[in-house]
Amino acid sequence: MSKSDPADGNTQERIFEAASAVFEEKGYTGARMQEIADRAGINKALLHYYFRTKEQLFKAVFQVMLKKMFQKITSIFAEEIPFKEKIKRFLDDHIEFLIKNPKLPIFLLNELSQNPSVSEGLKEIVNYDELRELIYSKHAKELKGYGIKKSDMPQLMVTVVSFSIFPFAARDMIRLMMPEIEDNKKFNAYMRERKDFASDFIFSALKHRKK
Amino acid sequence: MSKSDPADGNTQERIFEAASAVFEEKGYTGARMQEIADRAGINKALLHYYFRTKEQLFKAVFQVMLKKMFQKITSIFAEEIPFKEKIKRFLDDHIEFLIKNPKLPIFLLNELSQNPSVSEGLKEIVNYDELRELIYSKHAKELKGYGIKKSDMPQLMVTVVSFSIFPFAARDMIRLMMPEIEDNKKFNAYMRERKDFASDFIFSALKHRKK
DNA sequence: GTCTATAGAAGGATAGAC
DNA sequence: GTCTATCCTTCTATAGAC
Repeated sequence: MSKSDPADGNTQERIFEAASAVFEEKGYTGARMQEIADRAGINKALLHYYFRTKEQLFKAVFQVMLKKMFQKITSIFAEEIPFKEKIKRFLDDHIEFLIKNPKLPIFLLNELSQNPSVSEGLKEIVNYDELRELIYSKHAKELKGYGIKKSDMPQLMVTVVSFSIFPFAARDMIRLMMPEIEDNKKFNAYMRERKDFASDFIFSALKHRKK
Repeated sequence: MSKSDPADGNTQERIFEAASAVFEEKGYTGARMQEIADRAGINKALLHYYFRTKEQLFKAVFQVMLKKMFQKITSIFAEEIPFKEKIKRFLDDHIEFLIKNPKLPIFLLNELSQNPSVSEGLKEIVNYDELRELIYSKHAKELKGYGIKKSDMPQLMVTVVSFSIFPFAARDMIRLMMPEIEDNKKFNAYMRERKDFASDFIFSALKHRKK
């Protein structure tokens, strides 16, 4: 029993967790250091002791969130499995991940658009050039069969990730409009249904679209 | 010449325009009354004279933005043209609209998720139940041919709008990752290319997907 | 490392003159 | 209607005791 209680963790971790929750919920400008301190069960002064400023605390949190979001996306595409398997695995894994982190997409997208200083981290996390080449060269034959040229990759990649990310980013718009999937339980079922819907949709389109 | 100069408009209009720009750029919590006053060429006191509080000014602005965004979406689907034409017209009109208002999607989605008090307006602007029934009954035959049941409508509708909205909502993520479409000129060309890409993608998928 | 107390600045809102 | 001056609250950040 030499370790501290893992249920609450050490102070720095508790601050980090609290900050993650508050920033994700309120955004950078909406977040309050007082609320973070309260949730971490400490006082404001201690926040500044561990992370000198709000900005620094935010950057630390944001980097970790970016990693959480993108490592999942990119790691799958580096595996040695058929293209169709990759898409299916991506949709499955990513949608399950987002069901556990539903507010992450809108938070990341919004802060990226508002907080330019936070952008730097992304290129270190995702090497897009490498990723695109990896996908395109590993599945050159299949993609050519679909009539996908290298210059079409951005259209295809944005389309695929939009299937999982967009409904979460637009969660509240959807909630307000569609009574069928108002509550979270129904929405999660809708998203699980969407795994197959998206996979069928994508591959039917690829096989038969105009070229 | 009894009217005031339309170039700058009256004070209330100038405030409204300035507020729209600042809120759209910074979000509710990030926006500053001082900045709005500066852009409108007046002082803070006058803001409060016309719109009592920041909250009220924001609500007024937000309602108008919601309308701008959704009237375009919904009006097309009420027209008396074939289903395929509707999708094409929607993609064309909406993407052109978003090229002129690129920051609107992330702003609306973020505020809807953060500012619950602002949600009320949406149901008055978009009557989803009516819209879904309209689409489904007007094109029952065609949709049945595609194997789209009434319960599939949410999947289909979210998919269609994601083609236009998502790339704008994720604009900065895309900018940071994809050097091919880093600058706005290239991105706009990419989005115009996307009109046909999306249309082909959607109808190939509908015609051939598993049912 | 952790706390209390408070400095110092910024922001929303109002009073009152013109 | 419009302005200047100012109030009051909130927020980030720090000083200093323990």
